[in-house]
Amino acid sequence: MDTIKTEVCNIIEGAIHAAVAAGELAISEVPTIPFSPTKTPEHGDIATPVALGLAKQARMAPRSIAEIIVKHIDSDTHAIIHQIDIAGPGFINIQLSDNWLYETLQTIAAAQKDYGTCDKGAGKRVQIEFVSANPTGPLNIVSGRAAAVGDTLVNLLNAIGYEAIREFYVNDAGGQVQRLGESIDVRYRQALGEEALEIPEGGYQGEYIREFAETLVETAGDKYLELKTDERIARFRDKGIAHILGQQKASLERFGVNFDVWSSEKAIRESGKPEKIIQLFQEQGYLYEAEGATWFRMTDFGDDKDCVVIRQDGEYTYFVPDAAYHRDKFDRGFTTVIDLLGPDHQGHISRLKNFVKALGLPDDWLEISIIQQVNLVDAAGKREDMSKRSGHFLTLDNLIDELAETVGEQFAVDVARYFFLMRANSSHLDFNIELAITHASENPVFYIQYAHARCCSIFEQGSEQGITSKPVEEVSLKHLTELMEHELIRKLAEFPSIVRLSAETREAHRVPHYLHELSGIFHPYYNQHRVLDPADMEKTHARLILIQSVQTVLKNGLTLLGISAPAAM
RNA sequence: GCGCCUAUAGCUCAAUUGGAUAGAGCAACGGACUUCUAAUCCGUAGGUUGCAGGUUCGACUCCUGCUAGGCGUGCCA
Repeated sequence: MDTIKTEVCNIIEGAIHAAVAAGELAISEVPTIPFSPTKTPEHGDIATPVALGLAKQARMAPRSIAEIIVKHIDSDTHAIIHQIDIAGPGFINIQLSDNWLYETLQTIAAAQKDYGTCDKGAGKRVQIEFVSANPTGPLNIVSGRAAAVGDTLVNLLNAIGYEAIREFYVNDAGGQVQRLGESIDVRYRQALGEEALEIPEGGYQGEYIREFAETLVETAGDKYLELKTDERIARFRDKGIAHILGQQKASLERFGVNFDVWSSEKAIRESGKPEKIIQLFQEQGYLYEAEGATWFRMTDFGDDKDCVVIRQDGEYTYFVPDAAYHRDKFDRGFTTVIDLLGPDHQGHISRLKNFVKALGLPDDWLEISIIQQVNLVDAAGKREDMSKRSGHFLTLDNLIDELAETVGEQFAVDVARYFFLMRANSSHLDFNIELAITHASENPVFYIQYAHARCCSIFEQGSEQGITSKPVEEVSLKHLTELMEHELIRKLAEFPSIVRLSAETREAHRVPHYLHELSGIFHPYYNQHRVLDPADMEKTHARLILIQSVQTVLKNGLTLLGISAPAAM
């Protein structure tokens, strides 16, 4: 499709130049040729509103501009163009010759699992950091959303030639994990019979803390009471981090997400890099002392407030290791780094970007996307707050467990992934667990998977009848004459640009929507037209090529999403 | 107060980044299994795109001002 577009671009540009040369069009500059979507077959295969855009400059009605442009296109000399029409206010609709459709099928047959990929990002290394949940509790569905999106974005970037990796930043240092240690300590001592203890302010109330503390008692009894309180809490903190991190990893693996790199905040803090950052900021005059703390001149970077980098108690605020961590990412040689953050990190964006700027790194090197929140809602549609500290939340594992009861383990992962992936990153989504479970079997992912299974089934059925598909070179594709067949091929041809657009805009949801649309053309076709027809083997073979192409694209698309493409359902 | 996100069919969401008649899925109603899988298909119904202006050939999309919800906003991450 892309090569076709550039070819058509050239033809139209040529026509505009010719029109200008002939004195029929008074414009000073030929714009880049835009393309608009062709929603109905009447719009042809490719459409451009270029004449509409030229109206002002040329001081002419868009429709007559379109007429002039079309007049200068000699369709006889351009084999790919079958017919050109002018429609509506001045759209130029181009119908391509059928050859183009056949070439699309040949391309897919040749590329197979590589159809949809390109080498646009060749030589560029990208890191996507996502999830990065505190190791203070199980992953909730918000992390699940981030995991699905981040994982798919990495797939998409790799598909268009980038060398992209998944990275998880473990916040295993600082106040949050300290609270974790304290919370475990309270539960531990309670398990040993101490009363009148309470989870400290900002501590973790979740049941999983109690359970973990009880396993500590089971394995070691009251041994830890021999330690001094500080030491015991530190020990519990480290044990708790290891335990919870292990659970998080297991949940992610179950969800089909495998991180390439796990980075530790603690390791960053102990590497001496934060000190270097402070030193650098100091030298550049970005720091000053006030109220017993050290401040960074964020206002120099346009922010309305300065911010503390070293607290009164001498500890770094999280900005410092975070800045050091991003410096470290840069040193590791990534061309681009993408952070997927939750909406609660909104205030973090401009600061982090400013720190990166203060470190002298390129402006566009760090990209930050917010994956919006997932709200739990009850049957009445009322929001329920989720909070790790209060212990009230829906875990990713719970979600998959519940879904698995209705649709089985593999499909549970598919359903959950699809559910998160089909939404734009910016959409705030309300999640009703009851509804999600009762409607699990109605998840649109099945519509797509079923289309794939049907394709497989045709080949299955074919081989039972002794019909095996021929290589595309030996098949006369001219037999694909149905309108729906052409429509299907046009859709298949869109796939590579969907992949590219999705990757470049970091919006994974286009892929699920595309696959759903493709399936939405396939199913009616399947219902109305028989593929296997022993009475007409020429047509049968042509249709098998088409079915194979549909199968390939569905499979490739689902693979990008980390969703299974079953051969039977 | 300020900053960011969101508001589209009864519900959940799209709309190729300014293009043609705003589309899907659920839910509702009516139909189709002796056929390569009915997890499917065909049909009906559903809209002042939160409100008010503006920009232009053209606005769900961009600008301004409102309204509502969410998130953030100098020592949690």
